Amino acid sequence: MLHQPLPVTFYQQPTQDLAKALLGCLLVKESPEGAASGYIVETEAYMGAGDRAAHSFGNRRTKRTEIMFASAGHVYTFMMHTHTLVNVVSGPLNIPEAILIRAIEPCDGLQLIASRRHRVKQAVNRTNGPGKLTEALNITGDDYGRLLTEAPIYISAGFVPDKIESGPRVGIDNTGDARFYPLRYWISGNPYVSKTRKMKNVR
DNA sequence: TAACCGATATACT
DNA sequence: GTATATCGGTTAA
Repeated sequence: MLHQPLPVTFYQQPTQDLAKALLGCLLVKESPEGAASGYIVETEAYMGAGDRAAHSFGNRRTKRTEIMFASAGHVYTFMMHTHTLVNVVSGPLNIPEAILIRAIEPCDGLQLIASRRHRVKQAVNRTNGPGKLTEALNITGDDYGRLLTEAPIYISAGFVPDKIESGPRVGIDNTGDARFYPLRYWISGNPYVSKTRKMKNVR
């Protein structure tokens, strides 16, 4: 394997700590065409049953959210319009918490990433959003429920960020006070961090 | 920066 | 059958 996956114990820490610990780590996806990877530079925590913005609010358990109730270290993918988004399942068994990976900085497989996202001219715009990085790394619904400790999709140690910032999450307007929780984390100054789409999200 | 729209799985009635 | 969503790209100003 190109990189050494982190052990499952890495995921067994409080969700907000894990969200910060994931920053700087390397997300790797192997595919028939080759491996592609990128450093995680932005994450968002979703705090399960008590979080209005989480799919698992109120312990809502459906076929889609089922994997959030699994133990930490599983992959939760779901479709949003034409895009796939990817989360890392966090929290102990039956505690449906998760961390959305919002942006990465490309590392391996630059050619693959470029060809998968060839319509986008600027390199920085190829992986600076949750739906973009999944297309760049070829993460799909097939990855739903997989473990992040083994191929073809896993996370390895990367670098330690200089500085981490936090703020309100993105894209969750009609969910009551949950939208103000500072559960979004990013590496300060990194050019691949996604821009907030609307000023009202910043408040 | 704002507005608009694409094009789809999933949940709910 | 209908509503809605952890979004992205394009257009226009």
